[in-house]
Amino acid sequence: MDANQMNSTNDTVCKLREKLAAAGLRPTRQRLEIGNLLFESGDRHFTAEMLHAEANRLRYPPSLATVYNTLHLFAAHGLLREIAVYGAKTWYDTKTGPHFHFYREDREELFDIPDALIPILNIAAPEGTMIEAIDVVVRLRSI
Amino acid sequence: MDANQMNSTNDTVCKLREKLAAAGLRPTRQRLEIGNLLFESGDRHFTAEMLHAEANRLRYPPSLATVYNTLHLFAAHGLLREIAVYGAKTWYDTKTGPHFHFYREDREELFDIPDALIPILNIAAPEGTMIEAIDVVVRLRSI
DNA sequence: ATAGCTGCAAATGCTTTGCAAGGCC
DNA sequence: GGCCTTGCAAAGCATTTGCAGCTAT
Repeated sequence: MDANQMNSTNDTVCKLREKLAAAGLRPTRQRLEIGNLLFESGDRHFTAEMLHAEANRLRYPPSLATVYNTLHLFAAHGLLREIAVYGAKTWYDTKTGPHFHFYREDREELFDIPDALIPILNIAAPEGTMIEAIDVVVRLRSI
Repeated sequence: MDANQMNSTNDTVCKLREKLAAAGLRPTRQRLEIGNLLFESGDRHFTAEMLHAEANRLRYPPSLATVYNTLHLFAAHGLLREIAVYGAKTWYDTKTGPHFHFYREDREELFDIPDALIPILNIAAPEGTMIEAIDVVVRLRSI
């Protein structure tokens, strides 16, 4: 294990390497570092800017272009999910399965709606189309 | 009726003037023209760019800045609804009540989901917050 | 060896803003 | 008259891209 992986367990790194391999992605230093940040703890919700800020604390931080690149790649290969919210920024979620989100506008926080609260959305796609995804964002404000 | 209102009925213009007045907005030439474009036919879904292109066919087209300005104003006063979709552009809808949307990615088209297809979303807001709005976008792709 | 990655900086695309001139009450 | 609006052009911000040099297989 080299210096770049000092703060992750061997186990975590191995799983991540498998994850990348399964997706057909080369295990570059930058992807491993970003992957470690993203997947070492539970579900995370973040923007490119937030991830880049976090990555800048690493010894050899990946560039902003690489952060965007990696996020797109991870999303395209099912390791992450993109979420459209009001405002300019794109959000990402490490939980990829179907679920909905709360967005707290005053704090700019995005978080999952617990499964228990989710009714089944049973919507039929129009002729000639199929449903790619269902995006539900419940916007909240403080009382 | 002056030259700026040639292609709208007197009736339509009067209603629009009332609408603006009710919202506390001055009935400027640009707002009346934009309002006519938006409300003369049924429900419409559009982006700022689309509206600006359409407005450019008028004799004295409002500037792009005014188009954005007016859209924000109308949205803030409940005459329009903003919709967040993937991609950089903000969409607007002349139907302001609660309803959901289909977004056809390959054609970049946004349209309403018929009310009949909509199940009730009965989601409780977390402590200390209230629900501002529920945004549902079902993304479609061609088969 | 070679196809794929990365970093930098410049470019892009949508949206916002500063400010001077014009319009509505 | 005085405040609100508009138009223009410049700025802003998140994101993308071109390209030369590096890296994984």
